[in-house]
Amino acid sequence: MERRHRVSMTDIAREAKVSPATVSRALNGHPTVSDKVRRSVLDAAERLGYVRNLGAVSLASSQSNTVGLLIRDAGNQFYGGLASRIQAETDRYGFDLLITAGGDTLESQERAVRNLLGHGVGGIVIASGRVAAEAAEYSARFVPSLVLGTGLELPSLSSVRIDPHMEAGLARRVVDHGHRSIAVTASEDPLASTLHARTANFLTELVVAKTDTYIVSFSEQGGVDELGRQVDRALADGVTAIMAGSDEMALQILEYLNISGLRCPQDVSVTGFDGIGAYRSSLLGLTTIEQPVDELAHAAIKLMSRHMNEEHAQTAQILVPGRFVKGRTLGMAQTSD
Amino acid sequence: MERRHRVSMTDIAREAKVSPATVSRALNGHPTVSDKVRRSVLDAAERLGYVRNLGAVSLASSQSNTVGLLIRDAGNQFYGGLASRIQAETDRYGFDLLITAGGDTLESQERAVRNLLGHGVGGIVIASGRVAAEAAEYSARFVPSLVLGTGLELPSLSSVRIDPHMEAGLARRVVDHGHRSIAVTASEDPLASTLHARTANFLTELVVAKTDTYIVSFSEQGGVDELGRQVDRALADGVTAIMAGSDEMALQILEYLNISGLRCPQDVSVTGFDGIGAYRSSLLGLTTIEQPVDELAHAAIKLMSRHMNEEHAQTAQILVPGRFVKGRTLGMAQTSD
DNA sequence: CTGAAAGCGCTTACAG
DNA sequence: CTGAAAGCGCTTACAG
Repeated sequence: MERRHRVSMTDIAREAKVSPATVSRALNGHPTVSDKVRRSVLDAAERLGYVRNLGAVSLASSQSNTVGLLIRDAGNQFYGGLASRIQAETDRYGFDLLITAGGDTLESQERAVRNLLGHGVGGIVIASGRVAAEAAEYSARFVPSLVLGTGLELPSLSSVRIDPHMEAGLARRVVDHGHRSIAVTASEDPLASTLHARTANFLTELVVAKTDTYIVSFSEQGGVDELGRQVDRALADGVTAIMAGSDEMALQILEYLNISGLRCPQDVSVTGFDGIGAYRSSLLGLTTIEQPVDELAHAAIKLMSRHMNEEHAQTAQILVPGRFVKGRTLGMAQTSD
Repeated sequence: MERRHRVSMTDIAREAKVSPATVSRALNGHPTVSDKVRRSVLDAAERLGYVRNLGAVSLASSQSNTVGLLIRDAGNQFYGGLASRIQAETDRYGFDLLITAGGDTLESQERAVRNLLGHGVGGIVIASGRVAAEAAEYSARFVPSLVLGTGLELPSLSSVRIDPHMEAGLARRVVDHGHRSIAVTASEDPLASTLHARTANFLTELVVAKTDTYIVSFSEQGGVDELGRQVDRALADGVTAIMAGSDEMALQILEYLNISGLRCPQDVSVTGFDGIGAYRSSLLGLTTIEQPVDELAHAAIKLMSRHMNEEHAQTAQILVPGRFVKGRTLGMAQTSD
């Protein structure tokens, strides 16, 4: 248990009676090393409890086998789940993965990118609903970078996300249930690019369908009271369905309705987005879209692998379909007229 | 957007017309640098888009300002939330944070530790319900290490977790509701040390209270069918309450009861554990214990800071109280006799 | 207050 | 197949 002098390649070289260069080659599986030597080097490394200094490796080789993942908040089910799947994919590809949380401001995001870069990552995946475009572009100045699961549109960067047709399709379903006055949530945070894109996609479809639209704006600070006021006002104006930008928001709305004695979907329909974890529970019965987390992670790392290996890989915008989750919170509009 | 030659301290030195040594000192806020020189160095660094190579830093200084966090799975609300709070705390302390996911096997966990170590972290926080003690001890051989939010007991390592009295207290409440035949979930995964400890704590209290106890064993693979069989058997044997090791398990049980037409708590009571995120929703109404995520993260980083700064800081076992969440899934036992 | 030099742990042409 | 040597980007006594 006592903390020893960190063992280096030199120690192994001494132990195995070869040169440091040979140790390096043996450890890296270089083919020109004789089996006998390789064996004894590996033995010595094991015996001494050797841990490779990755910083020194990337310093000396000026290339890196590790990819960095920038997420805003692992506490968010969607991004947490994404991180978890990304880890599985990088494992498959033999990459090391370093994760860091980006925070909510441009400054803290650039700090996070610098942190990753400073640890010598060879590529960065940015998975955060609230990225400043500047942070992504900053990252791209140094290593192949890719934006994942986000509404952010940057023609110069590769991106992987759910097909926006899913959002349009959800809106169409709401319309098809007879709703003609529909509220959409909107975030007040200017950095919440994913939510903004979602809101815009919902609205576009609703406007095309010639329905009345209504905005319920969400502020992080507002709390339940502010949310309640907004919902009340919307209902008073005749809204019969609310499309939330995320399951989390949808759940907050459902809780408020419940407290107020309003029934869902009889009095008002509610839809969510993400369809992950507990929000998927049949007990909640939320009508929502399930994000294709596995496919998103898979496509992202596949693409990243290409970017890291080919000098001038084409940037690509990949769209992955999601899945509609029926639930019980979307019902037919009551024809009160 | 084009990827340039990575700028180094030498480049800054040339630009600012000073020596690399001075650049280093200026960047590190060394007091012996004249204001004028410092200014021009900082300017040059900014202008050139300098990113410090942290690997080289820790290589040269053989000390590190970054702490590593090993979590099993960011997709798990509890650990995801913990990661998110840990980030906030390390930010406060001025540490950099590197996160990596450990996986489920001893081998992948040691790999994760080596990855962190290889990137030169100065300390490691292990937050995973399924740690092999060996992985934690391996980590402790190299840097100050600390186990967080876990049932794992290692006298040689510092640890921070929820006070086990919370588990006992929950069991006592169930008993106080008149239940005399109570099932407890148990995981079949030998590495699930947190769940095992929880199960043991529940059982101890139940046995002390002289109730009949019953085990519902949970396997990752079993699926709903297997779970249903187990629950049915327990109920047939007269069980009137089920204490789940986590909210996630509790929710699965509730879903099964719902499908089977059984009411909770009228037919059977169910309790959870963790009380995080969507599981806390009043719509679910789960009776559970809320883990003190903020306090856990705070205590962990405070302790880690001490371990990293003082040569021989005392190892400590810190217990943080949680909070009982009343919910609606725990009711009085029906006196059918 | 500043610089020249050695060294941290590695890799990689270059010889042999 | 193996070794000696230079160098990656930094820090830090040691001189001045």
